[in-house]
Amino acid sequence: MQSKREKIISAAIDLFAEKGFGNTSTAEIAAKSQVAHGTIFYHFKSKQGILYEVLRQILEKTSTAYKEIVADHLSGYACIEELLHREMTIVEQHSKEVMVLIRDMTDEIHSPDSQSHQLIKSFLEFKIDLLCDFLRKGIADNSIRRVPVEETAWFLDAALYGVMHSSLIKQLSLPFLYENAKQLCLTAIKSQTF
Amino acid sequence: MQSKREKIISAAIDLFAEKGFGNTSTAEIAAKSQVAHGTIFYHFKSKQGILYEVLRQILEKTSTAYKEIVADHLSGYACIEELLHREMTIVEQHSKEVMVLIRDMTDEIHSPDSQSHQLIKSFLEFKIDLLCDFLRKGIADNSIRRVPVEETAWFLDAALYGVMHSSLIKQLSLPFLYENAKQLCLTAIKSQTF
Amino acid sequence: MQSKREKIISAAIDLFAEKGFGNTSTAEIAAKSQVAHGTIFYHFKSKQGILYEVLRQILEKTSTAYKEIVADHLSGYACIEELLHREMTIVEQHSKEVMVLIRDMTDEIHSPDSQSHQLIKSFLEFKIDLLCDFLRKGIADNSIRRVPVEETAWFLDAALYGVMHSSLIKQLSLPFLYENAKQLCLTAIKSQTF
Amino acid sequence: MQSKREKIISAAIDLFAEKGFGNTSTAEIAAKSQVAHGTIFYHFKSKQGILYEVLRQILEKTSTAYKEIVADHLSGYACIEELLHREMTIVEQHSKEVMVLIRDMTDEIHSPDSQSHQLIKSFLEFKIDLLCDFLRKGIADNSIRRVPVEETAWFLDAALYGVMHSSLIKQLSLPFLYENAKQLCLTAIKSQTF
DNA sequence: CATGAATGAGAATTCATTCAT
DNA sequence: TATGAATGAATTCTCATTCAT
Repeated sequence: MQSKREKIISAAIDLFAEKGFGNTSTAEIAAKSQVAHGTIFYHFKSKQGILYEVLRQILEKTSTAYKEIVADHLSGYACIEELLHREMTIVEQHSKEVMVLIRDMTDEIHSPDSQSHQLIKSFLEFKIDLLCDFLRKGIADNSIRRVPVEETAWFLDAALYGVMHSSLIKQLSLPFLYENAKQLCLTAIKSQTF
Repeated sequence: MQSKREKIISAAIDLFAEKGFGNTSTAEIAAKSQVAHGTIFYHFKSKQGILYEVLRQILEKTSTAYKEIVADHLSGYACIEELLHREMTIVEQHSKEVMVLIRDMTDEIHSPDSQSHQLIKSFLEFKIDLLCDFLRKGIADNSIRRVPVEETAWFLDAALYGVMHSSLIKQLSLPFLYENAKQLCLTAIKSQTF
Repeated sequence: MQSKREKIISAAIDLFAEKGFGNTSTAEIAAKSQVAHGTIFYHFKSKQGILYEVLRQILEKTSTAYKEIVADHLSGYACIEELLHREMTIVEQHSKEVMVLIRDMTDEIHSPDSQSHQLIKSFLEFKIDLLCDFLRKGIADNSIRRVPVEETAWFLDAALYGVMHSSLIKQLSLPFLYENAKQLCLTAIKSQTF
Repeated sequence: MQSKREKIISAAIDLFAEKGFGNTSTAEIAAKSQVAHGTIFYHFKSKQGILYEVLRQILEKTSTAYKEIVADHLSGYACIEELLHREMTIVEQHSKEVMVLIRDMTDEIHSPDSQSHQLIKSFLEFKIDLLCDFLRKGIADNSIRRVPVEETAWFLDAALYGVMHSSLIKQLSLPFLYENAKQLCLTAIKSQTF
């Protein structure tokens, strides 16, 4: 049985994903999770606090998935491939949470005093660092072209963010878009002589 | 001299770009544009109406820029290159309007009864069609690899949306990111034998 | 005809005097002044803002009354007598506003970031300064005993605050208490040889 | 070791004195006294019940101190002097409790159905009666001027309430103000021929 | 004795929109 | 064409109190 706290989070994920954080009221969350309105504020100190928890959970899952990539026996290229694959898996398994992230990241990033700001910033730094590592590894082992490392890391993140956005927001089938996007990204960085 | 209507639009662009549509009040727009609060509703039938006008203007400018591409003497690849170049130019010249588009498109797309919904949908269809045309042209003239056309069109749109998002939202220098992104996208689709 | 703003202030004075600031809701003020709830926040930026305006008005009236004392032809003792007389007049004519001041000064003084804090502090300094001046004048012209000036100024303020408190809070007739209090205060400072 | 009940009272005294009854929540009291929130309502039937207990304790201590004045060998004037002295001692030793009394008496007195209403009213009657007795005694033994007894009793209570208020609220040193206030009060009532 | 999750009735405040002038 | 006072529904959040354990 789900605790009331968990029911609140579930309801919030559904509503935030569907309507966006700003267009969802705490009263709606309470109604959907079948708890009294006040109960929300017993478990979370504010509406933002719920969003924080949702983002924290999905970013943690994603971080963990990325960290499990064992780079040792893989080429840099294969590492990137694996990372993109894991990203897609997360998006498929947690599409609603990812939707929330994509819809509301923008506002959160923009207010540096928001609770979630640091959370997202840290995750992003971690991901960019990881991509840079993999790119450098690939350049060293000749599986990746001599691309400008940092700019390309940003591109990979951004391009796939864009694809997720398209897929989730415009309700296009994700695997449809993502698989091709992955191939194009990989093509863009693959070493010719490899 | 700017008319009051134009002053309202200017102020709205600034505020929507900075804080997002949902976090901007009509009272703030009135204050910033130095008109009375009521005046806004004389010129626009609702707050959404202002957003509609902002989006309409920027999307029209963009459409026009795309339509001016004279494909006749160019390879498909060069057409794509030109389109990406024009996109970057628009973003640089109208960064605030683009910011508004990026921040608030998501919500607008999601409510099919919103005024702006059809506007954005039409633009997107036009852009995707154009990209498809260019891609097919490129495949025909052997300047572009045999990529799946529609998926790749979506990818190009999405990837560059992502890059713009990164640049504008995370306040990274756009040319820094965009130029590299353009090259990577072009590399991804370029014919090998060309 | 009273403007809505004035009706709000009138209602607020009645309610704050009767139940205290903290025990009065803005909804009650709206109901009593027969305006929509939102109207309050059109005219005042917050509930505290109403209190500020009420206090500002009564403190201004009191300051003005004090400033009109023409000390030139009066002994120091007579100046004090006149000040106490004017204080009583204000309290009689504006008993509700004074009640508000007395009930809620405590909280306002205690939060230095409250709007009213500075207002009250300034008034108090002005009053204490004036009392000190009159006391010194009286000591110089031998109409007042050689009392410690500052302490006595504080005492006069505090004692009459206490009397007003008793009268207003405990609903005892003010003239009944005040006239005697004035005489006792004057006796306490009067020069014996005068 | 303090019982939980006592810890709650201690915490409440601190918080009520610092922020006032109305601005203190039961949750804060629970946190400060390190008991569970619910425990408060095991020991007290309501939030008002805590205030009642705080007031009861300080008023009982004060009553006791007053009752210990052995009037037999003292002049009426000396009795008043002794009472004022004992009052000051209480205020010095229990400044927080007195602060609570001063901050919150007003509200309690005003709601006749509040638990504390009768408590305070009784104490006040007792104190006024005692002052009247002493004043009459002093008039009889010629140590006190022929002042109107009841009005003067009210004045003595009110004046010293005012001084305590000044001292505690405005954070002026109490002995500084009180000693002078006592002398002025005594001067005001002292018989000239004594 | 003691707990702490849960409640729901309000609280202050915001805000797009209307309308008489 | 423009104004700004007025509105009232909606929103987030607080908090004393209850109750099952």
